[in-house]
Amino acid sequence: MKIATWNVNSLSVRLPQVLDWLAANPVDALGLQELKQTEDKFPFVALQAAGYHAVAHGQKTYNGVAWLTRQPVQAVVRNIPGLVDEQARIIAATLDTPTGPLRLINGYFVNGQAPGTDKFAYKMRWLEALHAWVSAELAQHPRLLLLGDFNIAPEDRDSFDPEGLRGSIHHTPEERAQFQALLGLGLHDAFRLFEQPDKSFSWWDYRMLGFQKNRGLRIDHILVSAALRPAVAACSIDRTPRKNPQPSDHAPVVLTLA
DNA sequence: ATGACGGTGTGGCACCGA
Repeated sequence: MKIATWNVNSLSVRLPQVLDWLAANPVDALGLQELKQTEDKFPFVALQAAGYHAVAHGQKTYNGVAWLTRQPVQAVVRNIPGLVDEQARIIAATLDTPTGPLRLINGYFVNGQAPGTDKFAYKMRWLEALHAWVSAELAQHPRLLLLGDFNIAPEDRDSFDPEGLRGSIHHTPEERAQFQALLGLGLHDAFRLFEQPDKSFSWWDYRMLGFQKNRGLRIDHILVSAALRPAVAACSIDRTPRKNPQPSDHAPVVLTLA
């Protein structure tokens, strides 16, 4: 079983690349972020023709998340229950598998702009609400994945310039503490369960030849619960779509479960 | 310190992303 996450930076623009990628990488579930479209624009028909069911939580211009799955999902939740949030950043669903149900939580975490701003305060509130909710979800669904664009580089090795960017957005101690708090719930960063190349990143700035120079960040993550950890067989970042013409600035991250 | 690149909206650019 394969499960992936990809921030596509506008599904309207990236749909052909998503379809191409799925044809080459027929994963069982793909969590998308930054749809930048409302649900009425969502390409349900094209995805169905490609063999995928879809559930989406859309928003005009900004944000928006979706699950694409080979089999239909149940118990869909949009956004964090109890959190008043204008922005479409969470979609959760349950996928039945031969080895039992999987609770799949897909998030487009808040960017946060810079420490000290209102957006950073929103990011912290959002992360605290997420932590409380995921804790409750884990109690109900021990086989759980939390994946998506976290907008957090958890450690220095997840940044192309950890010294120069120390304390700046995606690198602050506050964000990293929230990431550790999620691990404290018993979740594991699937990518780090394996030996990985140095300077492994999932996002590169469009500007200044960021990808060509591998000036990137690892901010897209797949966390797995303790119950799933023994089943994790592989986790990798697929840089190939970033080489396409008109790419997303993010690359997919792919998890293999035995 | 700033802008660089790309997407969106209803624009003549601004805003946002990371």
